[in-house]
Amino acid sequence: MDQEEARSRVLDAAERLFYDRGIQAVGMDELRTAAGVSLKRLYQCFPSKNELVEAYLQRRDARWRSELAEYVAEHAGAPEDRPLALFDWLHTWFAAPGFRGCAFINSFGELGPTSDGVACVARDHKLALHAYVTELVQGLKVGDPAGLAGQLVLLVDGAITTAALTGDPEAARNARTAAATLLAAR
Amino acid sequence: MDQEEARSRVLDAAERLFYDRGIQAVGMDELRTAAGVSLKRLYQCFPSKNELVEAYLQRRDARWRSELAEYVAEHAGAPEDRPLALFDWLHTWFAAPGFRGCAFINSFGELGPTSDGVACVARDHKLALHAYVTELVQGLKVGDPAGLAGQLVLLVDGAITTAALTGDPEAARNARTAAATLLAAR
DNA sequence: TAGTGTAGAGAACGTTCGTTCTCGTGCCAA
DNA sequence: TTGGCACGAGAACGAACGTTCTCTACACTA
Repeated sequence: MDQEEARSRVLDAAERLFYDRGIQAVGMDELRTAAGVSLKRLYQCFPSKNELVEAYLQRRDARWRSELAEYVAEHAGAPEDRPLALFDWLHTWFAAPGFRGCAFINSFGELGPTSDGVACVARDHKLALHAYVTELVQGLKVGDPAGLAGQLVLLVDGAITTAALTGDPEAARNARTAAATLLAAR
Repeated sequence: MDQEEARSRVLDAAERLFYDRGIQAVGMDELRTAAGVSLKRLYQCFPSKNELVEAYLQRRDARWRSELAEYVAEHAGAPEDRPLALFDWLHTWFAAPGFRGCAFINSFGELGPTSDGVACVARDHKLALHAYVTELVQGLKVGDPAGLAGQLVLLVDGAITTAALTGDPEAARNARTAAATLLAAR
């Protein structure tokens, strides 16, 4: 087995297990079994659990945002529909099996005070999301794109945590309605 | 020392330590030292760490909501100011030293998949918040109070997580502005 | 005063976990 | 063929943690 393939198998297993059950609830041994690599190999790819955790979060960040952007690009026709398409995507995500909230908020709650790396990745993820939404809003002629984007991101984060806690995907619909109101009042 | 006082000293220490550093990062031994009670006493009050965690969350829920309600009752004159006062309170909370986000979201991220009790307390906290905001909104004549309250709660949760991740209390101001827009458009 | 129960301090126990070490096996170059 | 090398499997190690046990001191009662 290639080193590169081992690495991606470990990251796949990490993403599945860490996201499902929390980071501290998953041991390196279980991870090794799930990934189907040897412990030696695992530590060759990631010299410590901390580095694996950060790599997991970074890869998830990239994939999450690219999936979101892809959906919005595909499903939104007019520029003014694009921010709302974001909330449609949220709904499909919330309703997907295994949804358990935002990996970054969860990790931050679990390890934020202990690990600067985790706190940093989580913060960067939210900043990148804000930048993306600002981009979406910039097309519409609005006085303060970053401000409006900030408000929309609040709705996004609120919807994610509400859906995670209650298990009800309808939080996305609620957020979409609120977002439409904010956009109409701009 | 009274049993009742031991209990409250343990809960005080638990609230401080669990909230600051996460639940799994704090051991029973450190808790005992911080509370100034013996290990035997600690286990007399709370037969297991799980029960202590749930008691901590329940007490924090009660206090958090009563402090919020007290602030709103004091600082809001007209009924239509009351939902906005909520966001003013958030700002003072975010700016307070030691703010580290929502204890329930954090605990849910850390222990939600493992402990049904924690997941339940977190869910109940959010439901109670929603009920309270619905009450606030009910005074204004609006078609769907629960729906509008749901949207406002999204802003609340979004603001809390954003403030926690970025460390910037301004998220409360942003949320307040958005809330005002939603209220004006009702 | 002798006896009894209770509490505090902390040692001890069993488990889990991150990380490292050992051993046996197969592969490749000289 | 042979010597070394890399790898997989899993044992081993040291630390941390939740929980229980032991020992000592002291208060209270008959």
